[in-house]
Parts: sequence; C-alpha cells; structure tokens
Amino acid sequence: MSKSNNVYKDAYNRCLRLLDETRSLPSEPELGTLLGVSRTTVRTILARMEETGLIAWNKRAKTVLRETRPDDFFPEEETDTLAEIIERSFMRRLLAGGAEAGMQINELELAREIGVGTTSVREFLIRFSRFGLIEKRRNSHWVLKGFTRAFALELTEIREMFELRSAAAFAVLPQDSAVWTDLDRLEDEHRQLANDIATRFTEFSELDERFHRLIHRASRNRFIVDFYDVIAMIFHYHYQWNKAQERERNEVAIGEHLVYIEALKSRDLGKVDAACRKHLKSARQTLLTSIPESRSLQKS
Amino acid sequence: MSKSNNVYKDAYNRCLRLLDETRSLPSEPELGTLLGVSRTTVRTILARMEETGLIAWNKRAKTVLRETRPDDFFPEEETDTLAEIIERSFMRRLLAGGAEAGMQINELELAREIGVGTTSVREFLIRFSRFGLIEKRRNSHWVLKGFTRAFALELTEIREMFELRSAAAFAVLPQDSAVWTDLDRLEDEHRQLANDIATRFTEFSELDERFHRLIHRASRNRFIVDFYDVIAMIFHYHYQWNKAQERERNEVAIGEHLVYIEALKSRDLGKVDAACRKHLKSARQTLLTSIPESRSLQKS
DNA sequence: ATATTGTCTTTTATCGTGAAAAAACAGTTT
DNA sequence: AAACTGTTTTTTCACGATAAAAGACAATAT
Repeated sequence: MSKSNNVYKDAYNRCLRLLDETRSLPSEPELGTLLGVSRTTVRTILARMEETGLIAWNKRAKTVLRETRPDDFFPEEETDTLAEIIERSFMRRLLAGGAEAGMQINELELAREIGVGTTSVREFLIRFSRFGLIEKRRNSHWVLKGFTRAFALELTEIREMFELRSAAAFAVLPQDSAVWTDLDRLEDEHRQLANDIATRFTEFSELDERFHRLIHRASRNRFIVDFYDVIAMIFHYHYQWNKAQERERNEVAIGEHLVYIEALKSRDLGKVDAACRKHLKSARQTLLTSIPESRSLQKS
Repeated sequence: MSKSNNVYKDAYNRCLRLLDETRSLPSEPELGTLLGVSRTTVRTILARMEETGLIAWNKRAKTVLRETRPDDFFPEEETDTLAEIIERSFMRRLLAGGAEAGMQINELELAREIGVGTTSVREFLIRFSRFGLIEKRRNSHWVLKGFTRAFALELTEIREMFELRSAAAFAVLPQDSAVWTDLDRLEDEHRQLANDIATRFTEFSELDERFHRLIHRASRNRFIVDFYDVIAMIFHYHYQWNKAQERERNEVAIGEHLVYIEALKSRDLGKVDAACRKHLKSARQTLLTSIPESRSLQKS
C-alpha cells in the first residue's frame, strides 16, 4: 500500500453534502475549486457517484437521482491524512504520561506502533520539531524535551511579546481595512456564544483561535503569524486533556475577549495594551495550572 | 547506493590531524567522544589506518607508525552531509537570480538536478520551511516566497525584539555566571581580529555568530535561541554573495560589538539598550542594501 | 571492579518503486 | 473563443529495502 486515497474520500464525503442542496452538479473545474481538489479527483468522485446511482453523468449533465444515505459516506477515520494520524498517536503517547523529559524517541518503533512507514514518521518529527518539544541528535535518535512548566513559560513569553505588538499594530490599522468588519463579525459570534454558553461552551476553542489569528495577522510579519501555529497546537491538545472548569474558563475568556475587542475598536493604545495583557495573563495561568507538578520537576 | 559514509570519512580526516600530535591513540570509546561518532565508526577508521600503514593496531595498543601525507585524507567534498549538499544547491539556485517570488518548487526536478533521492529533498524542504522563504501547498508543490525586502524587514523586526530582550537578560546575570568569562574571551578575540583586520576580516562572520548566540542564550528561551538559526542562515549566505566593502563593514561591526560588550559589562541597562539598538540598526542596514531592488518589487 | 575490546543487534539515512493526486494537453461543445 | 470534457504525463506521497552508523551485550584485560 503506497498512498491512501483519503483526499478522494474526504472530498467525496463533502461532495455528498453538496448533493442534498441541488438538482444537478456544476462543471468539473468548478467542483474542483469548490472542494479544493484537482479535476482528476473530481472525476473519480463523479465516477463513483454514478456507480452507486446517486447521479446520472453524461458529459456536462450531472443530474442528482436520489437522496444521500448515511451508508453512502466513507467512514470518518478513512478521511484523515497520514500526518494527522501520526500526530494524534504521537500526542496521545506524549500526554498519556510516562513521557518523561530526556526520553529517547525511536522512529522505527513509532512507525511500527502506528502501523505506517518510517519516512512518514521522520517527516512528521521534522515538522513537529519546530514546536520546541523534541530535538534531534545528529545521526541518532530524537530526544523528548517534555511538556514542562519551563516550556509553557517560554511559549507564553513569546506569545505575549508577539500579541502585544500585533494588537498595537491592529489598533492603528486604517478605518477602511477589512479587519474591522472581520472583528465585528467575531464580536457577534462571541456574543451569541456567550448567550448559549451552557450548551455550546466547547465551541469556544475554535473561536478563540480565529480571534487571535486575526490579531496576529495585523503584525504583517510571517514569523509572528507562523508562531501562532505553535500556540494553536499546544492549546488544541491542552483543551482536549484539561476539561476541568472548562465552561467557567471559557466564559471568563469570552468576557475578556469582548473587552479586548472594545479596546481595539476604541483604537486607544493604552486600553488595548491593558486588555491584551489581562487576557494573556489569564490564558497563561490556565495553561500553567493544567501542567501536572510531576512534569514541572524534570529537566534543568 | 543507500547511504554515503561521509560520517566516517569526515571523522577519519579529523582523526588524521590528531595523529600528528601523539605517539599513540587513546581507547576506542575515548576516540569516539573526541570525534563525536560511535565506536563502530571509530573501529572502521582504525581498521583503515592500520591498512594504510599509519598505525599498528593490536587491541589497546594503537601506535603511530608514520606521518600523515596529503593523500591520506579523503577529499573534502566527500565529507559533506547530504543535507549540506542539498542546501548549497538550493541556495545557489535561489540566489543566482531567476528565482522570482511565487515560483513553484518541484521536488522531483530538484532531486534529479542535484542527483539525490526525492525523500532527502522533501525532508530538506520541510526543515527549510521554517526559515519563512518557502511555503507548502497541500498535496501539491512548494511556493517560493522570495528573498525580498519584506522578508528582510520581518526577519530583523523579530531579531531586534529578541536580542534587546536577551541583552537585557544578559546584563542582569549574576556575576559568577559562566557567561562573563565567555564574554571576556570573545572580547579578546574581537580585539585580536581588530588588530589583524587587514588580513583576517573574513573571519568576522564566524565570530559574529558566536557573539550573538551567547547573548541570545541569556534569554533562556528555546524559541529565541532557535530563532537565531534563521538569522544565522540568512547572514551566512548574505556574507557569501555580498562582498562589497566587506572589510569596512566588518571593521565597523567589530567596533560596535566592543561598545556593546562594554555596555554589557557595565550592567547598565540603558547603555546596553543603546549599544544593542545601534548595532542592530547597522546590521539591518547592511542586509537591506544587499537586496537587489529587483527583488524588492515583488510580492505584496 | 572498571574500563576496553570483540561481536551482534537495532536504528537511522537514503534510495527506488508504485499508487494517488495534480497538472498539462488535446479535442469538443456551447 | 471561452469553457468544458477526455486523455496523457508528471509530481507528490508513502512504502519496503539496504548500507551506514549507533547501540547493546558478552568476553577480556588492567
């Protein structure tokens, strides 16, 4: 098995959802841009849809014949990329405890355990190394640096530096810049989420990421923008394993965001600085309390 | 051919230099740590040295029999790692002009041109991507973002942020910290280089890197320390292709470094900040003037 | 007892290969 | 002639295989 066809399967599933809304499908190139895949993949999708009797396909005519059924869909787990699979396995091991700092990481063992080739694992580790959690020994193994208190502090130090600067840059953006409408929309979403907080509090993490990315983008600096990937990754997994007081934490954060948004809209740099500092401080606190003390004792 | 034995060849060459200084070689493990390779490689080296009549090898006794000759050495180009070879080729193409922003990068073509497998090229590109000069399109090609004026400005913005903070952290380090003796040694080297500037000005870039890395390390933040890799890479190639007024530039930089060092030693934060700012400003200027105007017009 | 050597095992680095997916080209349809 | 479909070529992604290099273990020497 040399390459899974998850791109096709994922696009197929998304195409099925499209099917419920129309009588007939658009042209192949159009479908391609819509699904974010090449025409080759689009044609594979159409071929199967014809085969399973979902559509009649004759050149330009792609008529919908019947409604989609649950069993038309490919199983979710078959639509993941290899990189996602490896990342999940790796993070599970990392966070499942027993992952002490200084521990060696074995490519071959990881590959066998996950059931993939070594090349994919190697490439994953290289990509992952920029998060600062692992380090390569030349011609030899990787070393786990550990998800320690030190790591969290170093990460947040940079985050605060970058976000304060980005927020200041945001506040002085010209009034006709598109970011202000983006900000308004985000503000709306925050208010809606605040209203339904009891039932929808888990949706916050996604909103949080979009909000902070918008601000970081105002820096117009690729290194700052890219660094948010590190933060997003850490917070993503952090949210997954630390569910304590999730609802309360998110409620507080939404409130802080709204103050922060007001400050940005006021374009008062002093207010922006204060609101940003306040929110970042509590974000750091949340992250720090979630790190088990056992983890913080390791490593110098 | 699956893996070149450049580790062995490089260690062999370094071991030859060792040979000129002693009557007999130390134990295998000791040699291993000395050369930074495993005992397996050490034994391969010893075996060849015995074969070519350089030493008599009987268990612990490794007696030097004759002086080394130039033809004992492996050719320099055989001691490079694949990663180095690929990086050089890639950077040559990048800087040789004709590398416009937005251009596609083709793994297969690169691999064929350099004469290596695609895997190595892929891994190189992934590692290289953190420098912010290229970007990956999912399931598709890489895109060159170009060595533009914008890139240089974004890079130096972060550099200044990080170095000012590191320098401030440096200045308040306790008097008994080892960094102060490191700093004294670097100061010496700067003075010596200043004296022989006419003949040794090309040695500055290496000293420059060591000096700035020492300062960055004071931040005790892995993201700051790691970011210096980006700066070092850019300046490394920058020095190679911009030889205009090299001597003068380096002479000025040495002077600035010495003021900077004095400021650090005074532990006066105001002085440190001023000296650091001044030096970084001229470093940025040097970098900016070396970017051809044609390059700066591209990209938004 | 500890460090060193001899031998064997495991892991890393790299390649060639093949299927999935993208991209290019050529012929059709509106 | 502009956009679409049919066909072919190229590139990316992922694997297994293999030599280089590292690492582990047992036997030996100081």
